[in-house]
Amino acid sequence: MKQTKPPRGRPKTLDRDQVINIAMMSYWTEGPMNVSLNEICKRAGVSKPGVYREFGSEDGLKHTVLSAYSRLLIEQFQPLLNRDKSFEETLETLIAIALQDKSEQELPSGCLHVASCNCIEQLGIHTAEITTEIREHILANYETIIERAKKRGEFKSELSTRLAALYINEQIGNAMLQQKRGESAEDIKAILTLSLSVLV
Amino acid sequence: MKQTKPPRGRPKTLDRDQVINIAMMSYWTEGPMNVSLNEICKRAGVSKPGVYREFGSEDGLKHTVLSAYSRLLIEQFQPLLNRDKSFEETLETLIAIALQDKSEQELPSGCLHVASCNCIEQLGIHTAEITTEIREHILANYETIIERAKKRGEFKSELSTRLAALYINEQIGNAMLQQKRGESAEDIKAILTLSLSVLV
DNA sequence: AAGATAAAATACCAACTGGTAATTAAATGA
DNA sequence: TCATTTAATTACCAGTTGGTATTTTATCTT
Repeated sequence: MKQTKPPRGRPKTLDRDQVINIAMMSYWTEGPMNVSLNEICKRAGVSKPGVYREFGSEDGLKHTVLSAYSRLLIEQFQPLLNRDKSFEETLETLIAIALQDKSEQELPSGCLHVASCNCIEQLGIHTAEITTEIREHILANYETIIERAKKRGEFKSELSTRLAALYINEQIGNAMLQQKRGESAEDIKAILTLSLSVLV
Repeated sequence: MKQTKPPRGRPKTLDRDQVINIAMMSYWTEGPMNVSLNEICKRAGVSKPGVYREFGSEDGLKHTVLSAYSRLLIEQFQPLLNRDKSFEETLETLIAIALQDKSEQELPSGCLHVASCNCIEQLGIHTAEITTEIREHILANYETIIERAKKRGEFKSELSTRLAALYINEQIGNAMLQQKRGESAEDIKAILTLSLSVLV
């Protein structure tokens, strides 16, 4: 049952996940438009036709990478959707997640998704599509949190749910850009906290 | 007195200001890292050696363009430094300037300086240097406005002047990025107004 | 052993990049 | 007139880009 009969031709040696990981780290660190496919092949020790066989095109690779990255992002949202916490606590958790020091986890600073949003016009069609999908997914998470807070009476503002979600998304996204620019962690925290304080 | 004797060699036909303008519009519209020097030469109807003679290098051209753009930016600050207006009025003027529809003036959306800040690591040394200079210049303008408000007792917050200036800069910068992304003008205005409301 | 199948590896493609060498053209001063 | 000075023009450079055609290699099926 677990034994799958070996496929017909020459067995593949290309490690798909490793290519995805190296590409993800490269795009994350240097930006999705600042690393060539040639460079990724070199870094992964893989031939270009191999990548094309596996992912179809550069656009296909970026799509796959962003899709994998999205799973990482979504994991981060789990603690936010905990129904026991107050809106204020949820915002604090969100700030903590946004500000966590990535270098301690051997991860690049900033956010690959935010970077993609900011160059979406230059991305291939598949990459651009998944980028907007991820954005809407994140916004939907924020909307859930805000709706819950409204039902509990913790959200005083007359702000529409959608606009409040957009607001949070912009502030978090801007903090990500600041991190990628290498700005001071204290400043980033102060600015993000101040901007979100308007919601409580 | 006005007649300056013609210089020695073959008279130049390259229109420096026209090249600067075409380059500025190109970088502004497509981003300072997304237009090649070859493309600018083509658009300006100018030969590449001509550009090199005039600006030294691509970095030199970008430096000159950003310097010219800075003058445009600084003009915008004039109404803000009007000493008669209250802090709240000044912020309103700032918002109005940030949100003005550039297409009505035949200008690209967004802000070339903000775009440069977001890819400063990829810029040449001269371009990067003037970008940080312009940033500090803008921050100094914000600091002046905030200091004036503090002296008048219009600025209640315990925020340090520097941090408040950074906050305004981030919010305005983010509005510029939103404009370049083509987001809805109403949303941009609502988000910017909400974020700056925390200061008054 | 002899296809058949599929992946690997190499070499290649045209288009483009920032930057220049070499030549030609247009003005000056002597 | 003729050398000097400076700019315009053309053609070129090596390096890189995304993408492929071609060939070789490794496996399975018959």
